[in-house]
Amino acid sequence: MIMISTKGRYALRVMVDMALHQGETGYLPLKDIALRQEISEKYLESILKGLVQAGMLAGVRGKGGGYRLTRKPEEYTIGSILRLTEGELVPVACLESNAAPCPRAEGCPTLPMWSKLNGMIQNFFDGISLADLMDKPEDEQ
Amino acid sequence: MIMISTKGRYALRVMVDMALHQGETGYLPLKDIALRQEISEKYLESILKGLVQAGMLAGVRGKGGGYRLTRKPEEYTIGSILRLTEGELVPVACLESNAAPCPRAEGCPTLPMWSKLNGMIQNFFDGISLADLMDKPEDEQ
DNA sequence: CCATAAACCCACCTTTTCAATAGGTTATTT
DNA sequence: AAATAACCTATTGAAAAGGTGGGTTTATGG
Repeated sequence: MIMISTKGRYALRVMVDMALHQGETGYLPLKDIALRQEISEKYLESILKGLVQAGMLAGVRGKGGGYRLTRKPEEYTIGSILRLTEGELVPVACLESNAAPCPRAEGCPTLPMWSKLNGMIQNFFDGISLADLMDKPEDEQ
Repeated sequence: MIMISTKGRYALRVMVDMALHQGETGYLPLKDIALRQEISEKYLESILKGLVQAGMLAGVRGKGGGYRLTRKPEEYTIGSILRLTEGELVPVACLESNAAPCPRAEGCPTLPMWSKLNGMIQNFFDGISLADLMDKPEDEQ
């Protein structure tokens, strides 16, 4: 069982990277980020695309262009980033919002467990901000 | 993101089913379970195979045969069942026991978060027993 | 002792998702 | 005009999910 794919993991790493390096220059070219994070430029491009479309990043073309965060790091939750790249962060198909209503739902012995786990996961990811990941990892989190 | 596949969900439902129906007869034929749980016999067979090989179920062939739990429901954790059908219950590839050591691990801004989530997931699944899922779901859990 | 019931075993298949690559177009700056 | 860099669309290869088919072995009951 692996729940978070490379796409989501890369997205988080890249967002942290951008948060740490912004301010140095106005916009951060994809090329630089890809180099630092050792992700292929093409793959990274496909990841950033979704983040731009959702308004989490701003992209500017041409010389001197690149990408930039549109908010302060404290204002991004990990959940909001992961939901863009991974889709809904639910542990089982039955809990997806577009799921066909399950005829077994009432009386299903496992559903309450899945719901509880789902709550834990949502709280976990929505309780962490990008800023929380920027601190050097000597201490907890 | 869906972390638990049908295989794992079916395995749990079937284990609960068997726990609830054992005692009535000595062994429960796969056919009956498949019928009650509306799972194809063939697919169910492939799920039970692993559980038998791991010693969680005993199978007896021939007329009057079928499957039976080898322990009391309180003695199965949900984690132990899911690990058989789903593999390791880790949220990211980096945490798998056979993962190549990541050169970025030290200093990775996201790793502590993944580790914490992993701990939560293990505790969650290992803290619930099959018996816990047998109670009718009016009340909590 | 034979028909039946049942688990067991092995191979295959289809669809979807993951992870990425390729190649081109548009906008901006110097 | 040249260089830079985002943007866009399509394709691909590998793996996993979800399942099916057909046959073999073992036990029981008539």
